[in-house]
Amino acid sequence: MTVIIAVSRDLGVLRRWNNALTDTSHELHQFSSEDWSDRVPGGATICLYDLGSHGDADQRSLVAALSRHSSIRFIAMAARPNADEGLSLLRQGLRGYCNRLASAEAVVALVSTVEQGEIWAGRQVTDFLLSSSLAAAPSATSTSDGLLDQLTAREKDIAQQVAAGRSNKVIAADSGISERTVKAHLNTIFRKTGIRSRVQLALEVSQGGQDGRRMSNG
Amino acid sequence: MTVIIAVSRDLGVLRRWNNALTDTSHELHQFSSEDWSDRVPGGATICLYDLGSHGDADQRSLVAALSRHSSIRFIAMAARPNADEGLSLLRQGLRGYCNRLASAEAVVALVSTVEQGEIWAGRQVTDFLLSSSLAAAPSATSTSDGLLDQLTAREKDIAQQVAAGRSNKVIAADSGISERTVKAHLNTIFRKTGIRSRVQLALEVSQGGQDGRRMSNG
DNA sequence: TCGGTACTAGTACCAAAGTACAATTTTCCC
DNA sequence: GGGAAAATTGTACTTTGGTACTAGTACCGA
Repeated sequence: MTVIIAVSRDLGVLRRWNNALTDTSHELHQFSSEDWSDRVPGGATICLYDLGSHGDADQRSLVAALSRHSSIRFIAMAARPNADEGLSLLRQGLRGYCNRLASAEAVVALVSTVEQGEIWAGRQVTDFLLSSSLAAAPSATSTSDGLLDQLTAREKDIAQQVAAGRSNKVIAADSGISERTVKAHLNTIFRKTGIRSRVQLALEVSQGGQDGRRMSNG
Repeated sequence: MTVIIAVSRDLGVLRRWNNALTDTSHELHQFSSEDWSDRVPGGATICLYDLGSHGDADQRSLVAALSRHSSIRFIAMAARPNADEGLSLLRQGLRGYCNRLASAEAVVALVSTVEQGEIWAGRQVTDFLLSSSLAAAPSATSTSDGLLDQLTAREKDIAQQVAAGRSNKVIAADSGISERTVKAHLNTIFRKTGIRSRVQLALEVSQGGQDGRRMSNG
């Protein structure tokens, strides 16, 4: 029975975390206020912390908590995960970093991972680290689009059009191919990347370039 | 039911993986020889690959398999995990890297993580990356909302969940409301903002803070 | 030449998204 | 209490998205 602290001002977020973790062997203590830090339940080993949308304020509170409660492993759930924020926090001792609206399965895997002493950096941070680190690489590709570099030119094209909010029909018309073919490409993209819907694809594509560190040449 | 391929010359390793995964919804196909690559079961999405102790040979086989089976996500289980090997493989498309003797809990979490499209870099690699990567620039303070401030609290909540890539059904279940209500909220959001699809909404919400164009702290 | 991959596309089918009528209840303010 | 906005849900419908299964052409490397 692992004792987990959940901190968020958003009651919906707390409920979702609770839903995700209740049927497993976890004891969840929910806090929606600032004073959780003074009333930490005994035996707590993990803290799910909602970074919310308040920018620096929540981040500073978290950093303070990281040093104050050194025996607790903190997992930050970000409204908009990005490599800068994640890296900064992970360097200061954070053990997990991911989207605050992650699926129930993801939350369970995440908590389990951190329980075992591993670090969950999340996709944004991991992609960034892998593509930016200088070490080891023999030669090969020094430029990287993250998720997109496993795609063919046509697939990238389709992915970018999806990320512009276009429908399959419009993409087909503009590209001079049938709607069926657009679907075929999308299917390949999903299979290759593990992405499961066009919304997720759109987000990946539009955020992949935003960290500003990737050289995206198609 | 996820179809998983397990490749190892070590029968003990195969048995441990099997024990770890059998009670979950996984279908494990075990291979102890080299010819697994020609007899991949249909529907396989994940491959647990034992790097063994043969150094380069197994590693080369794995790299070959990575490019050959681009639709399968490979997890390498190393005898002696180290940052160089892990980094090299992860850059070539590997999705998970950890110790071959990982605990059952770790294997379950690992597989679950990779299933969801995340990358499991493992302790050694993550630590190395975190300590070696360049200092991150301070993140642009996330202002917020923009389009969203004309929405009610509930509508913002729904909008943010859409921007996390969730389906109406999942949003409904997690929020404790019916799918119909989710659609109603989405309809109101579309009407208020002029947005016409969930993809566009997701993009607006996720990019609203990053352009730095919008202010308004909500 | 053989085999793999990319690109194309058809039909069919099912799931998800979105709209169009509607209605009821809750919350909050005057 | 009255009224307005918000939140909820229903049935039914159309459109879009996504999968399954299949298959032809073209290119490229072994």
